[in-house]
Amino acid sequence: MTEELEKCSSIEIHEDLLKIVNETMPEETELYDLAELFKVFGDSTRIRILFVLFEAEVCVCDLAAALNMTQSAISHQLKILKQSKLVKNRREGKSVFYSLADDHVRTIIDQGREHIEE
Amino acid sequence: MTEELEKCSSIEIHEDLLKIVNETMPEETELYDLAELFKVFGDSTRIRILFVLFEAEVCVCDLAAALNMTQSAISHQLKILKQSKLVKNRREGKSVFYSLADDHVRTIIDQGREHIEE
DNA sequence: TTCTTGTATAGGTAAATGCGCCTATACGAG
DNA sequence: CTCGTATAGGCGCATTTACCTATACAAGAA
Repeated sequence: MTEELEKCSSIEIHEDLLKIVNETMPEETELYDLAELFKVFGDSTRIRILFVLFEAEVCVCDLAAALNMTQSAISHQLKILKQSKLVKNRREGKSVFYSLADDHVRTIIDQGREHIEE
Repeated sequence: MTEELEKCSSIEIHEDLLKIVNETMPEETELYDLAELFKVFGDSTRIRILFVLFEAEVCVCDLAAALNMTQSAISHQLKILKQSKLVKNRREGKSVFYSLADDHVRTIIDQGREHIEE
Protein backbone atom coordinates (compact mmCIF):
# COMPACT_ATOMS: atom_id res chain seq x y z
CA MET A 1 0.00 0.00 0.00
CA THR A 2 2.93 2.32 0.46
CA GLU A 3 5.03 0.67 -2.15
CA GLU A 4 4.08 2.55 -5.28
CA LEU A 5 5.36 6.00 -4.34
CA GLU A 6 8.51 5.63 -2.25
CA LYS A 7 11.73 5.80 -4.12
CA CYS A 8 14.54 7.62 -2.41
CA SER A 9 15.00 7.22 1.35
CA SER A 10 13.01 5.28 3.89
CA ILE A 11 9.55 6.49 4.73
CA GLU A 12 10.16 7.02 8.41
CA ILE A 13 13.32 9.08 8.02
CA HIS A 14 11.60 11.08 5.37
CA GLU A 15 8.60 11.87 7.56
CA ASP A 16 10.68 12.53 10.63
CA LEU A 17 12.81 14.92 8.66
CA LEU A 18 9.84 16.78 7.29
CA LYS A 19 8.44 17.12 10.80
CA ILE A 20 11.66 18.44 12.28
CA VAL A 21 12.18 20.78 9.36
CA ASN A 22 8.70 22.22 9.72
CA GLU A 23 9.28 22.79 13.41
CA THR A 24 12.69 24.40 13.29
CA MET A 25 12.64 26.21 9.96
CA PRO A 26 12.12 29.95 10.47
CA GLU A 27 9.28 31.76 8.79
CA GLU A 28 9.50 32.53 5.11
CA THR A 29 9.90 36.24 5.83
CA GLU A 30 12.76 35.66 8.24
CA LEU A 31 14.57 33.46 5.75
CA TYR A 32 14.14 36.13 3.15
CA ASP A 33 15.39 38.86 5.48
CA LEU A 34 18.37 36.73 6.46
CA ALA A 35 19.32 36.19 2.84
CA GLU A 36 18.91 39.90 2.13
CA LEU A 37 21.20 40.73 5.04
CA PHE A 38 23.96 38.40 3.89
CA LYS A 39 23.62 39.65 0.34
CA VAL A 40 24.70 43.02 1.68
CA PHE A 41 27.91 41.45 2.96
CA GLY A 42 28.37 39.72 -0.37
CA ASP A 43 30.08 42.58 -2.17
CA SER A 44 33.72 43.51 -1.70
CA THR A 45 33.04 47.22 -2.11
CA ARG A 46 30.60 47.20 0.81
CA ILE A 47 33.00 45.10 2.87
CA ARG A 48 35.76 47.61 2.19
CA ILE A 49 33.44 50.40 3.32
CA LEU A 50 32.72 48.49 6.53
CA PHE A 51 36.42 48.00 7.17
CA VAL A 52 36.94 51.75 6.92
CA LEU A 53 34.06 52.34 9.31
CA PHE A 54 35.65 49.88 11.73
CA GLU A 55 38.32 52.55 12.21
CA ALA A 56 36.48 55.85 12.12
CA GLU A 57 33.36 57.82 11.34
CA VAL A 58 33.90 59.28 7.88
CA CYS A 59 32.10 61.36 5.28
CA VAL A 60 31.12 60.13 1.84
CA CYS A 61 33.84 61.94 -0.07
CA ASP A 62 36.56 60.58 2.21
CA LEU A 63 35.23 57.10 1.66
CA ALA A 64 35.33 57.68 -2.07
CA ALA A 65 38.91 58.89 -1.81
CA ALA A 66 39.98 56.06 0.50
CA LEU A 67 38.55 53.38 -1.77
CA ASN A 68 39.40 55.22 -4.99
CA MET A 69 35.88 55.03 -6.35
CA THR A 70 33.32 57.55 -7.55
CA GLN A 71 31.19 59.33 -4.99
CA SER A 72 28.11 57.98 -6.73
CA ALA A 73 29.15 54.38 -6.32
CA ILE A 74 29.97 54.90 -2.64
CA SER A 75 26.70 56.69 -1.99
CA HIS A 76 24.80 53.90 -3.66
CA GLN A 77 26.42 51.25 -1.49
CA LEU A 78 25.97 53.33 1.67
CA LYS A 79 22.28 53.46 0.93
CA ILE A 80 22.16 49.67 0.79
CA LEU A 81 24.17 49.37 4.01
CA LYS A 82 21.82 51.79 5.72
CA GLN A 83 18.70 49.98 4.56
CA SER A 84 20.04 46.89 6.33
CA LYS A 85 20.76 48.99 9.42
CA LEU A 86 24.43 48.14 9.29
CA VAL A 87 25.46 51.81 9.25
CA LYS A 88 23.96 55.05 10.46
CA ASN A 89 24.62 58.62 9.35
CA ARG A 90 24.61 62.16 10.60
CA ARG A 91 24.72 65.44 8.74
CA GLU A 92 27.25 68.08 9.68
CA GLY A 93 26.93 71.12 7.47
CA LYS A 94 27.27 70.04 3.89
CA SER A 95 28.84 66.69 4.73
CA VAL A 96 27.18 63.46 5.83
CA PHE A 97 29.16 61.25 8.18
CA TYR A 98 28.65 57.50 8.32
CA SER A 99 29.46 55.08 11.13
CA LEU A 100 28.69 51.51 12.16
CA ALA A 101 25.20 50.97 13.52
CA ASP A 102 26.14 48.20 15.96
CA ASP A 103 28.69 45.48 16.65
CA HIS A 104 26.99 42.56 14.94
CA VAL A 105 28.81 43.69 11.84
CA ARG A 106 32.23 43.07 13.33
CA THR A 107 31.23 39.68 14.67
CA ILE A 108 29.82 38.50 11.38
CA ILE A 109 32.82 39.65 9.38
CA ASP A 110 35.23 38.21 11.94
CA GLN A 111 33.49 34.83 11.76
CA GLY A 112 33.68 34.99 7.99
CA ARG A 113 37.40 35.72 8.12
CA GLU A 114 37.93 32.81 10.49
CA HIS A 115 36.10 30.50 8.14
CA ILE A 116 38.02 31.36 5.00
CA GLU A 117 41.29 30.89 6.85
CA GLU A 118 40.19 27.25 7.34
CA MET B 1 48.58 77.70 -2.03
CA THR B 2 46.51 74.76 -0.84
CA GLU B 3 43.29 76.31 -1.95
CA GLU B 4 42.97 74.98 -5.46
CA LEU B 5 42.78 71.27 -4.68
CA GLU B 6 41.19 70.68 -1.32
CA LYS B 7 37.47 70.48 -1.35
CA CYS B 8 35.91 67.95 0.94
CA SER B 9 37.44 67.27 4.35
CA SER B 10 40.55 68.65 6.02
CA ILE B 11 43.89 67.50 4.69
CA GLU B 12 45.08 65.96 7.92
CA ILE B 13 42.01 63.85 8.56
CA HIS B 14 42.11 62.73 4.99
CA GLU B 15 45.71 61.62 5.13
CA ASP B 16 45.35 59.97 8.51
CA LEU B 17 42.39 58.03 7.24
CA LEU B 18 44.21 56.85 4.15
CA LYS B 19 47.11 55.70 6.30
CA ILE B 20 44.91 53.77 8.72
CA VAL B 21 42.90 52.25 5.90
CA ASN B 22 46.01 51.04 4.14
CA GLU B 23 47.25 49.46 7.35
CA THR B 24 44.11 47.67 8.45
CA MET B 25 42.42 46.81 5.16
CA PRO B 26 42.85 43.13 4.31
CA GLU B 27 44.39 42.05 1.05
CA GLU B 28 42.36 42.30 -2.12
CA THR B 29 42.11 38.51 -2.35
CA GLU B 30 40.83 38.19 1.22
CA LEU B 31 38.19 40.86 0.62
CA TYR B 32 37.11 39.02 -2.49
CA ASP B 33 36.98 35.67 -0.69
CA LEU B 34 34.99 37.22 2.15
CA ALA B 35 32.44 38.65 -0.26
CA GLU B 36 32.21 35.31 -2.06
CA LEU B 37 31.56 33.55 1.25
CA PHE B 38 28.76 35.89 2.26
CA LYS B 39 27.25 35.69 -1.22
CA VAL B 40 26.73 32.01 -0.49
CA PHE B 41 24.65 32.94 2.56
CA GLY B 42 22.77 35.47 0.49
CA ASP B 43 20.19 33.11 -0.95
CA SER B 44 17.18 31.82 0.93
CA THR B 45 17.32 28.43 -0.74
CA ARG B 46 20.85 27.85 0.51
CA ILE B 47 19.89 29.13 3.95
CA ARG B 48 16.97 26.71 4.04
CA ILE B 49 19.35 23.90 3.11
CA LEU B 50 21.66 24.91 5.95
CA PHE B 51 18.77 24.95 8.42
CA VAL B 52 17.91 21.38 7.44
CA LEU B 53 21.55 20.36 7.87
CA PHE B 54 21.49 21.95 11.34
CA GLU B 55 19.19 19.09 12.29
CA ALA B 56 20.52 16.08 10.43
CA GLU B 57 22.72 14.61 7.75
CA VAL B 58 20.46 14.11 4.74
CA CYS B 59 20.63 12.94 1.15
CA VAL B 60 19.94 15.11 -1.87
CA CYS B 61 16.52 13.73 -2.64
CA ASP B 62 15.34 14.21 0.94
CA LEU B 63 16.50 17.81 0.78
CA ALA B 64 14.59 18.26 -2.44
CA ALA B 65 11.48 16.79 -0.83
CA ALA B 66 11.85 18.79 2.37
CA LEU B 67 12.21 22.07 0.51
CA ASN B 68 9.79 21.13 -2.26
CA MET B 69 12.23 21.89 -5.04
CA THR B 70 13.72 19.95 -7.93
CA GLN B 71 16.72 17.75 -7.35
CA SER B 72 18.60 19.76 -9.93
CA ALA B 73 18.15 23.02 -8.07
CA ILE B 74 19.21 21.45 -4.76
CA SER B 75 22.23 19.80 -6.31
CA HIS B 76 23.30 23.05 -7.87
CA GLN B 77 23.12 24.88 -4.53
CA LEU B 78 24.88 22.06 -2.71
CA LYS B 79 27.74 22.41 -5.13
CA ILE B 80 28.04 26.09 -4.25
CA LEU B 81 27.85 25.33 -0.52
CA LYS B 82 30.56 22.71 -0.90
CA GLN B 83 32.85 25.00 -2.87
CA SER B 84 32.73 27.37 0.09
CA LYS B 85 33.45 24.47 2.44
CA LEU B 86 30.24 25.07 4.34
CA VAL B 87 29.05 21.48 3.81
CA LYS B 88 30.72 18.14 3.22
CA ASN B 89 29.34 14.98 1.66
CA ARG B 90 29.68 11.23 1.76
CA ARG B 91 28.44 8.56 -0.61
CA GLU B 92 26.42 5.62 0.65
CA GLY B 93 25.32 3.34 -2.14
CA LYS B 94 23.29 5.31 -4.61
CA SER B 95 22.75 8.22 -2.27
CA VAL B 96 25.01 11.11 -1.31
CA PHE B 97 24.60 12.47 2.19
CA TYR B 98 25.39 16.06 3.05
CA SER B 99 26.22 17.58 6.43
CA LEU B 100 27.67 20.78 7.88
CA ALA B 101 31.41 21.16 7.46
CA ASP B 102 31.96 23.09 10.69
CA ASP B 103 30.30 25.33 13.26
CA HIS B 104 31.15 28.72 11.79
CA VAL B 105 27.99 28.32 9.79
CA ARG B 106 25.77 28.29 12.85
CA THR B 107 27.53 31.24 14.41
CA ILE B 108 27.26 33.37 11.30
CA ILE B 109 23.59 32.59 10.79
CA ASP B 110 22.83 33.11 14.47
CA GLN B 111 24.50 36.53 14.39
CA GLY B 112 22.50 37.38 11.31
CA ARG B 113 19.26 36.39 13.02
CA GLU B 114 20.15 38.51 16.02
CA HIS B 115 20.78 41.49 13.82
CA ILE B 116 17.54 41.37 11.88
CA GLU B 117 15.62 41.11 15.15
CA GLU B 118 17.09 44.53 16.00
C1' DT C 1 18.67 85.78 -4.58
C1' DT C 2 22.87 83.11 -7.13
C1' DC C 3 27.09 80.29 -6.93
C1' DT C 4 29.62 76.43 -5.11
C1' DT C 5 30.27 72.13 -2.79
C1' DG C 6 28.73 67.58 -0.87
C1' DT C 7 25.43 64.08 -1.40
C1' DA C 8 21.53 61.45 -3.40
C1' DT C 9 19.20 59.64 -7.28
C1' DA C 10 17.66 58.35 -12.12
C1' DG C 11 18.68 55.92 -16.40
C1' DG C 12 21.46 52.69 -19.07
C1' DT C 13 24.60 48.76 -19.63
C1' DA C 14 27.35 44.75 -18.77
C1' DA C 15 27.93 40.99 -15.76
C1' DA C 16 26.38 37.73 -12.36
C1' DT C 17 22.91 34.58 -10.50
C1' DG C 18 18.95 31.08 -9.56
C1' DC C 19 16.45 27.74 -11.53
C1' DG C 20 14.39 24.34 -14.78
C1' DC C 21 15.15 21.27 -18.69
C1' DC C 22 17.93 17.85 -20.40
C1' DT C 23 21.70 14.66 -20.44
C1' DA C 24 25.68 12.16 -18.47
C1' DT C 25 27.50 9.43 -14.82
C1' DA C 26 27.50 6.30 -10.67
C1' DC C 27 25.57 2.61 -8.30
C1' DG C 28 22.66 -1.45 -7.23
C1' DA C 29 19.35 -5.08 -8.63
C1' DG C 30 18.30 -8.68 -11.54
C1' DC D 1 25.06 -7.29 -19.61
C1' DT D 2 20.40 -4.17 -19.08
C1' DC D 3 17.32 -1.38 -16.41
C1' DG D 4 15.91 1.83 -12.80
C1' DT D 5 17.30 5.26 -9.47
C1' DA D 6 20.31 9.10 -7.37
C1' DT D 7 23.18 12.78 -8.36
C1' DA D 8 25.96 16.12 -11.15
C1' DG D 9 26.65 19.30 -14.86
C1' DG D 10 25.78 22.00 -19.34
C1' DC D 11 22.75 25.26 -21.33
C1' DG D 12 19.29 28.99 -21.73
C1' DC D 13 16.11 32.28 -19.82
C1' DA D 14 14.62 35.70 -16.57
C1' DT D 15 15.95 38.53 -12.94
C1' DT D 16 19.13 41.07 -10.19
C1' DT D 17 23.05 43.96 -9.37
C1' DA D 18 27.15 47.10 -9.49
C1' DC D 19 28.88 50.62 -11.84
C1' DC D 20 28.97 54.79 -14.80
C1' DT D 21 27.24 59.43 -16.42
C1' DA D 22 24.29 63.03 -15.75
C1' DT D 23 21.25 65.42 -13.00
C1' DA D 24 18.65 66.86 -8.85
C1' DC D 25 18.72 68.12 -4.05
C1' DA D 26 20.68 70.22 0.32
C1' DA D 27 23.29 73.55 2.76
C1' DG D 28 26.48 77.20 3.32
C1' DA D 29 28.88 81.48 1.12
C1' DA D 30 28.71 85.71 -1.41
